[in-house]
Amino acid sequence: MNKQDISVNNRYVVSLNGLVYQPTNLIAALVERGHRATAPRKAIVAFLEQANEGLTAEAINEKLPSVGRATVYRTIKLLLEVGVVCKIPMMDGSHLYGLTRSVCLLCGAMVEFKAGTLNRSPRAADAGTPGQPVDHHIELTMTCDYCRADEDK
Amino acid sequence: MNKQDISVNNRYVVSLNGLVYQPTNLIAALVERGHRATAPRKAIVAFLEQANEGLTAEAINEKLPSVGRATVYRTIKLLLEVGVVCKIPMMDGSHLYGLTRSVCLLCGAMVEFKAGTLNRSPRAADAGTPGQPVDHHIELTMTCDYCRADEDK
DNA sequence: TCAAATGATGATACTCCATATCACTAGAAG
DNA sequence: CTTCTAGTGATATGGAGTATCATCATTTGA
Ligand SMILES: [Mn+2]
Ligand SMILES: [Mn+2]
Ligand SMILES: [Zn+2]
Ligand SMILES: [Zn+2]
Repeated sequence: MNKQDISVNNRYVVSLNGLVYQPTNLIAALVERGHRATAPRKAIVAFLEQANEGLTAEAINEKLPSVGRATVYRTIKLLLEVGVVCKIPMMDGSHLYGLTRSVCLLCGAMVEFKAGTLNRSPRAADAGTPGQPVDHHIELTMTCDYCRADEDK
Repeated sequence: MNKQDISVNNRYVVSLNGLVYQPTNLIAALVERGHRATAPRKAIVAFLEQANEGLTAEAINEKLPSVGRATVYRTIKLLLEVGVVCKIPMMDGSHLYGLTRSVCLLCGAMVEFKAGTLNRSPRAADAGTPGQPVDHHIELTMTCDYCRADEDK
């Protein structure tokens, strides 16, 4: 099977092959990699899942008084490493985090990003240029980590 | 005249209409807006012009011992406001700065970015997604500030 | 030409985000 | 249970960027 393109407009990710969206269990993804399903992690994941836009680490921390600051940052880093969360660097220097529900592109692709997460990236690209941005369009060609590994064999 | 697209691959910006690259005098751009052409500003601009990639503020500061830290940040901010420098937020949280030599898209477009500046933006977009990025393509549609203002009339 | 006015500079202090430390807690395994 | 260790949270620390302010430089125009 060939690699497939993912088109990203300024609102939502659009699949090119119409395959069904297949959400990922974030906590399960952690456990599968040998991490523990702790209460703070569940709280952070739950908060990210109910959000409909990217969140700053500080916003997460403030909304979860029972979870320590350090744990918020640690958990975000962990979720980034596992790949179930996206980091969006904003032009003002702040960073937003949001869910990444991904299924491989080689084995039946659909990659879906919550509104307000990856779609901020093109906005950042616009802001990095002179003049007034009118429109933008980004295409990413990707594989999942597993299939990329297969490809290397 | 219609708006025109600017295609950005992962190396260089490609103009779609073949118009000639028209560099901008950065210091002149400052003076035209009522700022002064001081020695520290000339030094920073000269350093940015001879660089062939994006630079961090700290790198600029360290390479210019005669220029104070605060002035480096102030000058960068000023160059950003004037629009002759691009800010590229990197995935690791650092920021790179590089020249933006721009000519309007409506009145005869060519926008050229130094290698290593805007072309980092698609890389950041890649890094913000799960899995392995294979390729990317970004198109920006823009106008200059002046023509955008005309459009609003 | 010279003096007043204002813009710009640089040392320093400070703020804010993120990380490192470390004693302690709680989940996993037997 | 008991043991073992990953994980937690309070705190200290680090680093990037900003605010302050006394001093300096450039402009203006008398
Ligand atoms: Mn908290
Ligand atoms: Mn310096
Ligand atoms: Zn796959
Ligand atoms: Zn124009």
